[in-house]
Amino acid sequence: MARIKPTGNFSKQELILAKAALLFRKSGYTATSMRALAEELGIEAPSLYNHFSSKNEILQKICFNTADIFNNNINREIISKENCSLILENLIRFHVRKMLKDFDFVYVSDHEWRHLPSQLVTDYLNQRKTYEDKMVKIVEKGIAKGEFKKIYPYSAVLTILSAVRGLETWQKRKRRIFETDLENDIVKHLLYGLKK
Amino acid sequence: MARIKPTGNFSKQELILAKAALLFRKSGYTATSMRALAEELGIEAPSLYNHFSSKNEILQKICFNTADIFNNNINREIISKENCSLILENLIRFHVRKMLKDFDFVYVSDHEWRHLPSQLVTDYLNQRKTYEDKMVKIVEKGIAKGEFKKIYPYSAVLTILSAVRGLETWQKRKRRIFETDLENDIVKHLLYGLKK
DNA sequence: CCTACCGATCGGTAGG
DNA sequence: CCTACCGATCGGTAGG
Repeated sequence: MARIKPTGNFSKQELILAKAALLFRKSGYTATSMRALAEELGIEAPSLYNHFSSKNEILQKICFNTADIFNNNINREIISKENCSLILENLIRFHVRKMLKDFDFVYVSDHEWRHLPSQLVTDYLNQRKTYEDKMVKIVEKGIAKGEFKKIYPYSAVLTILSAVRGLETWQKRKRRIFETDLENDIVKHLLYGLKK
Repeated sequence: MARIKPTGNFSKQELILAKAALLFRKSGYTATSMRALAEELGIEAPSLYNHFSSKNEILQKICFNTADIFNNNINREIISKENCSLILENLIRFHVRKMLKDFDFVYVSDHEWRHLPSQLVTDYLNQRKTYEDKMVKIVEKGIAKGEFKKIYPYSAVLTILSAVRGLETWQKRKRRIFETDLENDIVKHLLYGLKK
């Protein structure tokens, strides 16, 4: 007989990951104790070890699951063979939406990777570098085809990634503007600039 | 007789703050112990309490000193009564330079304020909001005067602040491009856009 | 999933 | 600026 999951939609592991991401974002990985995480879930701390072998394994799942999502997306875009402007626009939109939708996971991935074991830090940073390099190639191609201004491609990638990743500083007050307006404005700003 | 400071240029307090900022950035506030900080400075942990009354006071100094520097700068710019484009350009350049020059302090201020006591968190976030509001007014004025495109002023401020604050993700590999080229490219990108 | 518990490490103090 | 030390809290285990 098929097991029915406790909440219908989320496994216990996913529930733990979501709550851990929230606490890690709010207090940081180190300052979040297994006891505090357990309390939020209504269980005792040692029970967590039935789902994860260590506190660090929870962090690893958060970081690498999130990285996978971004990596898969950019690979899909590259395969699409669209023109460079559209690919870049799609990437920006994906970043903005993902940040607004899964803020805790993206924030923790962006900042708490420092607490991964050093071997995994290397692995994680290599993945990010590969992602950046793919974006650099897209910008280079766009410049060569005359779609983009002449600019150091690396500068452009850095500005774009900084802008979309830095959205975290604002997320909590997001009610000052509709999310779709914000997304459109960011695309417009990064592609066409602010000056008239 | 005038006391000669140990290093000629930096007081012991400043030395401790610089090393603390470095460690807080690399490992986070919570994961940095007073013992580890003391060891880096070649003293024993209890000796730190001759210079600061608590670990948290060190964090407070880092966060509020850095905030003061940015606040003073934007106030100077507003008083200058320059046109909005130039003010915005100057603010962007200041952020980029400060981030590259005092990376540890800016990074810690941007992320570890979560560990301030709750009253100071409120104070700190209010200062940041005031800073944002000043920038929003500059953009609004620029739109009214026809210097800038029609855009939600708040979106533009958010994109700009995100872009310059997010530079932290990149700083350590800064050798891939000259700092002045990067600064100029960011200004160009944020003001004139990427599309040709 | 729980109770009971361990060794390690933490921020900070006493006293000089 | 040091030695000696404290109470609290941590991640994790044993055993059920």
